[in-house]
Amino acid sequence: MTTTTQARPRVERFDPATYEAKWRERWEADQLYRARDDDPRDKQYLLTMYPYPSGDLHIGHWYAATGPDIVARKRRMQGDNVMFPMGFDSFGLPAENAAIDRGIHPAVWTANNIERMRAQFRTMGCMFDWTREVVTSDPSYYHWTQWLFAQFFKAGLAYRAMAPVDWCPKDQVVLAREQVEGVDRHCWRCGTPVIKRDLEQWFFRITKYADELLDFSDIDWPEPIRLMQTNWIGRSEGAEIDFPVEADRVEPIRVFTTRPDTIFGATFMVLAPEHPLVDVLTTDAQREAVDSYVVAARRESEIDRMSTDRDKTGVFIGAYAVNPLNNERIPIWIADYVLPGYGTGAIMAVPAHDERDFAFARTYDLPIRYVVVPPSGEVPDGEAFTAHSADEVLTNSGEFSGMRATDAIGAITQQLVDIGLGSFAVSYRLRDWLVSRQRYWGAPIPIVYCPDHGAQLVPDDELPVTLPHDVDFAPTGVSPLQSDAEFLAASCPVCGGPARRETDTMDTFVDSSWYFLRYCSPHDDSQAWDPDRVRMWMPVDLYTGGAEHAVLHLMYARFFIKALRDMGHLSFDEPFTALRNQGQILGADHQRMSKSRGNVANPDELVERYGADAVRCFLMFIGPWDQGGPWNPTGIDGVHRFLGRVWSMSLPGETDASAPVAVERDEIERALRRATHVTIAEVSEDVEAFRFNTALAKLMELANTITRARESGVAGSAAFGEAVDTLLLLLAPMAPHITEELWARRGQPYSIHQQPWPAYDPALAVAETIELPVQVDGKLRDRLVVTPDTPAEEIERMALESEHVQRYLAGRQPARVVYIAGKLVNVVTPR
RNA sequence: GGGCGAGUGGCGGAAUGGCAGACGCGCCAGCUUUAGGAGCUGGUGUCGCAAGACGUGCGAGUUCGAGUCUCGCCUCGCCCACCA
Repeated sequence: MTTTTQARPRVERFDPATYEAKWRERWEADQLYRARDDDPRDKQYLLTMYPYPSGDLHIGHWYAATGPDIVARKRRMQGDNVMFPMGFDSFGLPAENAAIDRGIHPAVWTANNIERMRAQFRTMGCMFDWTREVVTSDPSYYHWTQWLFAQFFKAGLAYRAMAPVDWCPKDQVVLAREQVEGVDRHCWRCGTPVIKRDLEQWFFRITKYADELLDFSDIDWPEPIRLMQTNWIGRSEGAEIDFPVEADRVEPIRVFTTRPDTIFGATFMVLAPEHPLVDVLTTDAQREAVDSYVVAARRESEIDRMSTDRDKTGVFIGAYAVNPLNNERIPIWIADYVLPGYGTGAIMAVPAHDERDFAFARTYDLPIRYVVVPPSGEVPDGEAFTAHSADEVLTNSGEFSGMRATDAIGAITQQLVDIGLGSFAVSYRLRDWLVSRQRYWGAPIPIVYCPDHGAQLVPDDELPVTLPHDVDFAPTGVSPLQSDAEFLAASCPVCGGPARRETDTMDTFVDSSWYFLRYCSPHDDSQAWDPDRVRMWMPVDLYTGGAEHAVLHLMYARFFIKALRDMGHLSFDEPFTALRNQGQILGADHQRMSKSRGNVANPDELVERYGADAVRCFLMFIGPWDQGGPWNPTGIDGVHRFLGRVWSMSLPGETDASAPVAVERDEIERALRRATHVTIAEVSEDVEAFRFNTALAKLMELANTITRARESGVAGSAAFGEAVDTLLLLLAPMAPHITEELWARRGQPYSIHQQPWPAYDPALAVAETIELPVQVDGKLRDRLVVTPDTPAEEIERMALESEHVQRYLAGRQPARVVYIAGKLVNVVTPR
């Protein structure tokens, strides 16, 4: 068989299957990405949020991990000692549900999933240091989660309290406030509306750190996350004021208000139905009405209680309080719009200046009195307003009338302080963190209850309190551990007598509040972390993950670090110096990916067809990393073709299409070198800024330039070699396999990932000529090609001589000529 | 109801106040291939034969010049939601 002469000798087509797995095995065997504790170079701790081992790695995991992997790889090439670990957040409900639904033990289900996901993770070609892997459900890990609980307990930061808790009737579990979502207050996991239950629960005292958690001055975090945490903490400054009541031997009602300046406008008081004084103060005549209202309020679902658009309801309890500043007698009501958990659970109602109080007053025909004059100067009649500006002036307010409202806040509060009936106060929306879970698959809380000595910590040398293997997983509303007699039996550390073991386990967010510390010394069996290693690696230099953790994990982790610092265990203030959030990859239907919707995209098929590099690059190319978007794989052919071009231009074998004369050749090489260095600068900047899409676009441009140069016959030149080598080095973090393969084939030393990041030479990036747009009245009319050092007068002269410009000037003199050096010329016509 | 963010070709998207649509997808034409696929080259905002005109959700404004800044609307997304 003969063939006609081909224009280009065939080079081997690129086939990722032939080299991707090979290089991953080599890197692993060489421990190329292992972070060394004894490395003297600058450390960089890069971290991406560890996944829950649900069983399958989907496209979102690839998207989330590839971004930070690129940055980690680049910083590594820049000479830093980079740690980029991975692990599994392996306690939690789905494992237990699997046990209930399918009879698989949570430990088995979890271990199988981890094994599968670990294998899937490896196909991504990320530079994870697997020698540091952390699995939170492993006793070697939760041993130290329990030890941390003990530290918090000893420091007075863990306490037990009876509390009305949010309860998911489907999952049969207590939920933290952060796990209740939406207007209908549903369970974050299964969507079932929650109900209230009273239970004895363990709490972490996060509110102690409310103020410090509001301070983000030393960390580089996205503005939206800082805002969400700030709003969640919800700091309000105001006053607590005591309103004496008309009853013997009853303490005054203490209210919290942010508007003490409006106290002369208080025409009634409202207590939360749960307020302890309700029972004491209610008169016999009102007793029946009050009791039935209280019962109804307590039985009411949160949906009704929290809804803002429903009509206000309440009941007069028959008692009266006294306004401490004007001695007015004002009626006391109860209403469910006053919440027991915020402030003092009681308010002074100022219907003229608070919309809610106004609505209530209208419903029950209570008096409305205006005491703050708005900037307009007109006191409205019968209509509420709440505006609060520096222009407002008080009226109907005794000695404070005429004072500016902003000044009156301080003055009135001070007066109340002086007479012993008030104080400056701050209130927070933030509540303490409820960590108890009535579940099996979590870290057991290391507490035993002694009839004589109460709640006692399990001594450190008896940790870990391990989960028993054989238990009954039927969802009964109590922890499966409660039916395990052997687990329950304990002895009191104080008296040695029989004691009952705590059967609640910890919220999995406790596990994830310190896993980044464990990565520093994951195999240390004698302590939670090695202080020297933590001193070396922490804090995390760059943390990446989903913005959905804004008020959950990301706030708890900050709290943990601050608390442990105050206990003397750590010497820094914040766990994560810089934070970046990736966007979410949605299903093709623009909905959040979930198994129940059946819109989960699995990358395996694409990886098999195009290789891991193409999938990585495509994910980074579809748009800004922090934006995400619906999944649509149709564009992957573009990056696949790009990688194919990189492949063929990097290998010898193709002949020059045409040989330019020497002068042109020189020019082409200079242009190629210029393009190379411009690309170095741009890609370096883009990667640090997480703009992987534009970084890739610029690499594609360089590849296109190289292709054109080759067709011009400069393939053998030094400039050409430099351009190709640079392209491979800049691309290596995004496409680690193909670049390694080509680097080797080009005879360069192993490994491309150990080469220094290309150095940018600004002198080589300077353009010889520039093209200046010429506008007339801001509209493009012509272009000038000039050298960068052409004087301004010369450029203006050339612009005015342009026939296109002349046409629009139509013989007139220009009103002015704007020349922005190196940018453009704008000829302004007379008006 | 409050807060934050976003609206740019058929699609994903690019653009320190300075050439709108980089880079890709798709589409069209050509080359190559027994064919299909893959690959390669060129074209591709809209209207128009063309010259040209018009174009970044809508309406004003600032400016020599606005996708970008200001004000007012509309739409979508996320977070919070009776927090006194």
